[in-house]
Amino acid sequence: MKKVTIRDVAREAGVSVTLVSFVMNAKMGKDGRLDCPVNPNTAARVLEVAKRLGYRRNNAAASLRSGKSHSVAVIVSDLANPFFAEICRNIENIAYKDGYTVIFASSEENPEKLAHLVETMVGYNVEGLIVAPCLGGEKALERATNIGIPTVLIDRDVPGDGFGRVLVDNVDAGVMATKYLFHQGFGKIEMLSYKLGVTSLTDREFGYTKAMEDAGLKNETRLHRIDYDADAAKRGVIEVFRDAVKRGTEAFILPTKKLAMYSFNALNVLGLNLPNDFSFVCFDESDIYDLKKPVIPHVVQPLAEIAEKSFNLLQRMVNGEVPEDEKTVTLKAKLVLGGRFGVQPTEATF
Amino acid sequence: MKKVTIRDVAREAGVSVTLVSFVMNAKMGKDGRLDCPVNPNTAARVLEVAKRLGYRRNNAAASLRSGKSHSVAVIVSDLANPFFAEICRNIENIAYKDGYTVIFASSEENPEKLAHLVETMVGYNVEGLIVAPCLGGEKALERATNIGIPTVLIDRDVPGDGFGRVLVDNVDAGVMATKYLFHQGFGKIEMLSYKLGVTSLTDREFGYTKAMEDAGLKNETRLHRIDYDADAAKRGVIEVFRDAVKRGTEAFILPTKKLAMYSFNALNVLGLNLPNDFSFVCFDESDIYDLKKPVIPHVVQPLAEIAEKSFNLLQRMVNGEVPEDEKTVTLKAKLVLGGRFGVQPTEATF
DNA sequence: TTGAAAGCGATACCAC
DNA sequence: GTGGTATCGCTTTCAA
Repeated sequence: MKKVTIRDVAREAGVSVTLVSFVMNAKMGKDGRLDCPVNPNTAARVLEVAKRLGYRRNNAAASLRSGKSHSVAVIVSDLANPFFAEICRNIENIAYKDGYTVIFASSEENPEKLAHLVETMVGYNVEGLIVAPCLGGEKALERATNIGIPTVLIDRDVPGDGFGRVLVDNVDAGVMATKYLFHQGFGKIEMLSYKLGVTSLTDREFGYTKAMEDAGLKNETRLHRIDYDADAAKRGVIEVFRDAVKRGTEAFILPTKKLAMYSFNALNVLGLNLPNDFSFVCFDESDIYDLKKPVIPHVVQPLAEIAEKSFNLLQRMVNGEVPEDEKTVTLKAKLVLGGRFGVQPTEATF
Repeated sequence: MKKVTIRDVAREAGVSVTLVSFVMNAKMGKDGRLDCPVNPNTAARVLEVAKRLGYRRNNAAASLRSGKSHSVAVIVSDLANPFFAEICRNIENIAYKDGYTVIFASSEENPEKLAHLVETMVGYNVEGLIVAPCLGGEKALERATNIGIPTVLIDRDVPGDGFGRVLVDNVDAGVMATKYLFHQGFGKIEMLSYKLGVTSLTDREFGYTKAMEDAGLKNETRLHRIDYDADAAKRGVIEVFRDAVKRGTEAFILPTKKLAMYSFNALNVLGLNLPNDFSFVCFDESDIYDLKKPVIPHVVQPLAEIAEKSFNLLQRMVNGEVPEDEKTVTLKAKLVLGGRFGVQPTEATF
């Protein structure tokens, strides 16, 4: 109930506060011994007393004095988005093993909220930031860098010098989806996309058109850019599918989960079904992809790897130097296939 | 780059640190004036200087001195579980508006990790805890309460005195699902469940059996408890459906999302389909539920409300008293229906 | 309205 | 190995 301080422990153990501090911060050496300049017997006594008294370090005090907070902040656009949630969970996990605490927050795609969050996090003395920036967020992030807080960008890129980056190669993802369909024997492949101009999408589009071109299928290339607005999109997708039947289209690439949902809806409406009328390659994760066996092929990003690389990169930026040419990490997306005959779906690259 | 302290601001503005502290902590009155015992002119000058120098409060110092951290911790079993992710996002949002910082963590259903996390959070001087406890987690949570850290339980209950609780009425949810099917004209209703003995499930089971009994359908009541192991469950569910066809079953209640997934799989395998062969009432959220129009009826928990109530309850526990009889909040689940004719699905209660 | 000064609890630096 | 003590930056009496 009452708070036990380092002083109480020192008095009770008959040693100085310095000793107690040493002991409490000592890490285990590989031999199981504490690696600190303290007599093992003294250390043991201190440990015993600390435990008996129920001592717990006051991190605020430690942080104030040492200037280190042992915490990092992760700011994504939406914590509830499964994509980000999974990354967050992994980052939290890795950080936890390292004795770090993570503070999460959602910017809600709002640059002002992002700016405010950065201020808040700075106020908490976080040692670094991992951010999935929203449009127009570069100002806020530059501020963090200027203050001297290392920042790692994930998922999306914004211009700026000091940032670390862990990004996924979306051009390659687009190429991969297309090539997979070639391997299945399809040539009449189309892509649905948005009018939006975000790089993750345009990169996937570019991958698709490039792969088609390289395969000599430039004339078959059909990239449909529909409205982002949900209702308009839904209608637009239905139109595309209606025409696609007449056109003899064999396969579609659906570069976001939502586009895939609209497409399933369109199939429903038009009385079409998946293996018979078209083949799909989707993106991200959905229960629907997993429903069929084999699963509907879908491109996933390496979430655990994004988490791991971004935290590691941040750590290295925090203590000491990361050479400029190692500040950007590019990861490859994977294609999930299979899951028939009792075998789990597996990841592949093309 | 260099850190600006309250002292620097005081010196530059020609006032004492006390004044600066007052000004920096003043809240806006409703008239737009700062409500602190400081001359408005002085205050304005201080504000101006603070801004010019780029002053930011050192929260570690403030927290050390005042004993308040303006932060709470949320510990769930898995941050990436959409159910928890959504709750977390909402809590973070509410807390943020209140000037609070939230630290999230996953216990991974591991009581030891939970205990460790509680220690960590305590070390961070969090003012309170919101926890979805794992089995065997009560020890760790009692510790928090003993130390004097208010704790609110969500989603699952564990025994213990001091806790606040925000729980969902799962018996009612089971009743509601059953009654809805009555309204649709079905009487031969069965439920799939696990052998597991967690209260959220057993409560739903109880609601189902009770509703059936009350309707004089005791003889039609069929509660299938299958193995929790994924492979066994998958096979078990297929068996149930195969027999159900012979039996003339009209509807199924599927009290978890996973059971719903197994059921969809079984339909696939057996060549059955949803409106024709059976009716379903599912639980939680899935893309699959939304695919059909009208959507597959599903019972959802009021996630935003759980977030709001739990944070509010915690706040009230932190400052001052919450009468013992207000320490438990029970919320009602809702049934999601509709979504046809261009109308969005809506929530209903039965 | 304003200011001086006493800590909050740990770490870091220096002596021994 | 061990101990004394000056901070870290802020809030909070208490006086003026």
